[in-house]
Amino acid sequence: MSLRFALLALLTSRPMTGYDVSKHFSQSVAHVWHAPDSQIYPELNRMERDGLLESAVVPWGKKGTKKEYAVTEAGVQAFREWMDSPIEIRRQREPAYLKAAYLEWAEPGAAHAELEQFRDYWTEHLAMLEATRATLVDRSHPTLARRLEHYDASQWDRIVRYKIFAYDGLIDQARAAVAWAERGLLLVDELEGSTVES
Amino acid sequence: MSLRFALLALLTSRPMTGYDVSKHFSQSVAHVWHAPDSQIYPELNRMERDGLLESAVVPWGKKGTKKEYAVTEAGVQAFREWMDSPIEIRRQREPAYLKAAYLEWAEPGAAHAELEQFRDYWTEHLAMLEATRATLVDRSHPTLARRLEHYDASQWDRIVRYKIFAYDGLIDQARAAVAWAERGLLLVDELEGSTVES
DNA sequence: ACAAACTACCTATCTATATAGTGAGTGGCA
DNA sequence: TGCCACTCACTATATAGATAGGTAGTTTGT
Repeated sequence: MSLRFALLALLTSRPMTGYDVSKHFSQSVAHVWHAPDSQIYPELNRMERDGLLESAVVPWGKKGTKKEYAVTEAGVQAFREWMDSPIEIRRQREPAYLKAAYLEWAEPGAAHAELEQFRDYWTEHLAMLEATRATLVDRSHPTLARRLEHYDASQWDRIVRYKIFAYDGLIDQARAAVAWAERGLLLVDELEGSTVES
Repeated sequence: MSLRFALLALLTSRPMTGYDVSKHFSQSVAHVWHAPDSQIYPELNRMERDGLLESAVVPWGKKGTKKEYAVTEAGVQAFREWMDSPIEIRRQREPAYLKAAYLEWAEPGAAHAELEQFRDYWTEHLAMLEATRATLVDRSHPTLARRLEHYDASQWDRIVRYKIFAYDGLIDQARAAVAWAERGLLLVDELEGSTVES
């Protein structure tokens, strides 16, 4: 059910078309909640049906039209209620850690390659998170900038610091993942090193 | 698809009935891959159908019977292949971080309560992971003990160290989560503290 | 004038996961 | 003898999510 609230969160910054949502999503909310557009469009429809959003048909070019969604008062209300409700705890479900626990079954070369791939993914992801964090700190992040327009300047610091706090958590996790993978590579080298040579 | 491999991983330690699997699962593999029994039973059936497991009907009491599953050669093969294939990367999907990013929408009291709940969950989870890690270190973990029986003593250290490595990763993540929640509580106090008093 | 790339908005299908409930047999103990 | 907790093995239903494809209009570059 969090997708619905991720979309509400994004749409509180400004009204958007489904296409805008799916584009902006990947640069902001998707860092905490990923979703493909095939999930976004139907969910926007359902949210409109449920009264959380209202849409306006906007002309686009000569013949084309597009549908712009805006959060309704009921939508704001639902978002606030969700914000005040207890966090759902996610069950652990991590293929990488599952594999790590049974690495004695892997070919030494494969184990090494997998840990490298994992480390590289998280290194890249970490760089992206840090870059995004920087755009929050200097307030150049486009969605954030639009969001702040609705608020009094006295509130800006508060809003920005919560966003940075969220990214700090993600960055910590990414750093932990990279460090773990690196320790894993050393471990594989130590335990399988001689096997590789033989 | 990882559930299938989590089950194979568990069943390589010894043959088990579906009930055994669902019990032992929660004390070992579930730390890296959670699944309820309503997913386990049907998956065991499908795995038997696909030739990864074979079952023997074992008498139980006077009239009762139970079905014991053992990994087949094809099952071992499939597990090895999975171990040597690239890790699937999980998309970020964390309600806690999603909420954290929009904490300006929450009631100060609610924000505080949610972070406390999150911290407490992870503190408890961390304690459980550390306790489990200790049973791996001293090799008293029942599933591990059964698993080691299939191997030459020269292999034991290697097998145990991979398991510990996996738990170390989980422990790092749990510690990062606790530390992050604690920083969040300080942040909420700082930013909303005056609002609470007024 | 035409192609390519982009905007816009989906649909279809399959599998995974969550949540809840069912029902029969067993072993112990009061 | 009756009850209860536990063992065993599911089923049923609904939603979430992954993956792939489709169609029509628009803008931009050559």
